[in-house]
Amino acid sequence: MTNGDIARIFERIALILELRGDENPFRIRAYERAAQNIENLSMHLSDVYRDGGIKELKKIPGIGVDLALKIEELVTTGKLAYMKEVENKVPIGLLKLLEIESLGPKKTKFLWQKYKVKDMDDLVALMHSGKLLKEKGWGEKSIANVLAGVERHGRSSGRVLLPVALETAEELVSALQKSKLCDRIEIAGSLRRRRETVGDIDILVTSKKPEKVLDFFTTLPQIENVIARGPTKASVHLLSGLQADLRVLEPDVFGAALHYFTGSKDHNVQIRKIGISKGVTISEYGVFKGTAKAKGKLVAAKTEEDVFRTVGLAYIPPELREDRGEILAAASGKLPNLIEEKDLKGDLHMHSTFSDGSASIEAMAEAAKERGHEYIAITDHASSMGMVKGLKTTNIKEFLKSIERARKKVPGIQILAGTEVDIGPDGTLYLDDDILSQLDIVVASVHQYFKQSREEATKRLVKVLKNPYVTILGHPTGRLLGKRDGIDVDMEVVLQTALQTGTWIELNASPDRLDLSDVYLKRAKELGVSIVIDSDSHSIRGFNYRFGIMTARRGWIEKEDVINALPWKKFEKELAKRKKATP
DNA sequence: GCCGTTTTCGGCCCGACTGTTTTCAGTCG
Repeated sequence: MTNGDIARIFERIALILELRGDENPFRIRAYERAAQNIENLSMHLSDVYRDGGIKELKKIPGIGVDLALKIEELVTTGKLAYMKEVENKVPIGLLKLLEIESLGPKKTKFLWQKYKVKDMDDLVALMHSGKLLKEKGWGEKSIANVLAGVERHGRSSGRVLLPVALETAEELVSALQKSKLCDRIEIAGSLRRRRETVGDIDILVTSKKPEKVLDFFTTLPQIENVIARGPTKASVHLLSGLQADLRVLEPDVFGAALHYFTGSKDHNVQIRKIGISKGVTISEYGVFKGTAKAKGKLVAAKTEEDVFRTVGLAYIPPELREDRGEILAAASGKLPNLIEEKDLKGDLHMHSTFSDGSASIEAMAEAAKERGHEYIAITDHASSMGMVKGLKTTNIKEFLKSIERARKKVPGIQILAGTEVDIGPDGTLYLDDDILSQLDIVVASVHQYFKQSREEATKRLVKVLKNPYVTILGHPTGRLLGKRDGIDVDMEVVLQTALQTGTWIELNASPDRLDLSDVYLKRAKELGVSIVIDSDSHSIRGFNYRFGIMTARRGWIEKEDVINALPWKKFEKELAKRKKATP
């Protein structure tokens, strides 16, 4: 029973309660909030419970006695009686209907109770039957919208990966820039917070000609259809399957709106609460004296800094606004100074033609030098998989000679000899210690056996970390975003072990990996585990750190936490310290 | 169902837009 499993169960309960409709809406929110907070947790709930029982569970925000007891039941029995109880009251197919655009809980409940709609097929049949037209609130357009929603639901999967969403959004921004109709253009929402996956694109602009901007936006060639269009706001479906919202704002309130629409929702709620305690109301239109009802004088709105200042907080970077402790940190002057791409001085994981890369060692070194790196490690694969060429016991001399040649041919950058060695199912490595001992950098990575139990997988990684020849644990979970879940592992144990053994943990910046993820990076930082941010480049164009840096920033990472942010001289000392620890 | 720098009870964010309807409920973010 993972945190994700438990979060999904709570989300499901929230949906069912919402469909029943006779519930206290705040109970529903409580389940949603609990689910969200559980997703943001770096510790496994089962471990929290094992070590501290109900008392520790209750320390998690959004978890009180009742939900703590439900978590206890889930981690000890794997089931939840309450879940079964509520599930029996609502047809399971109805939950899917809530995913359809324009169908919310009220309408779904009505269709279920009056017309016995239980699933998608029933829904479509009813929409086509014409029976609904006599019902209050159901006209031709409502029905057409539901049918369009069903069709859309069938062909798009909802959230898309950050790199895809960002590229699409930047295209829209660039089109708006070229129109010359806007004075200011900013991306907001989860995209600005750089979440791993993005549900839709939010763009905020200021303009002297709001009508013209909205005309321009709603007729862009990237657009499939317009969902809504008012005097200040438009929503559209893009051909790419994403939804995009554009809002035109007054320059005087741009900061308040940018803060509001950047979210996250939980962050905003917390900020608003502090506002209330200080006698101000905060909305997308600004910070006002007094309560929401008796709207008083506008005290701040122009910039986000102004908004934060009125609640006594320092400016919080968007990547941190997830209600994961950033507000407390801002109040006590303990916000991290987040890492930037320019801080990286080296890269310790990349491939050459010696294994599956497309460029020679020299070419990779030249490209890295061009990028401004002071040092790199060439870490070609060492794998038992037949089709992967690379380091073997038989060709280590040849590899070391190639590195030596490259050092002479490409001066001005330090080239380290390394490998990315496969981890066997029991934690033994594909290369023996006497081979590993001849290399400067050993990255050990999981490439096979993804379906192990958590116990097995944890034991496996602990053994790797305790191997004194391993410098770095590469892409620790092995996940491929949107394609494959990583291994199920007790990351708390892995990070604690890495701390003991001094092993560095990789944040693999490859856009389809971003592994470790933000939540675990934050935990690694808290513990004091050293992080390495690598490109895992397979070509001279592969030195892409953009999304890795975004992930690192979401994990509160500063340059002081990152080994390869050290300049060469200092890095060399750190590496020597690591080597000294080996027998 | 959670939570406490006015509270252990009484709050819990709120505005834009649509569709259908003459004043508003539902959805969405």
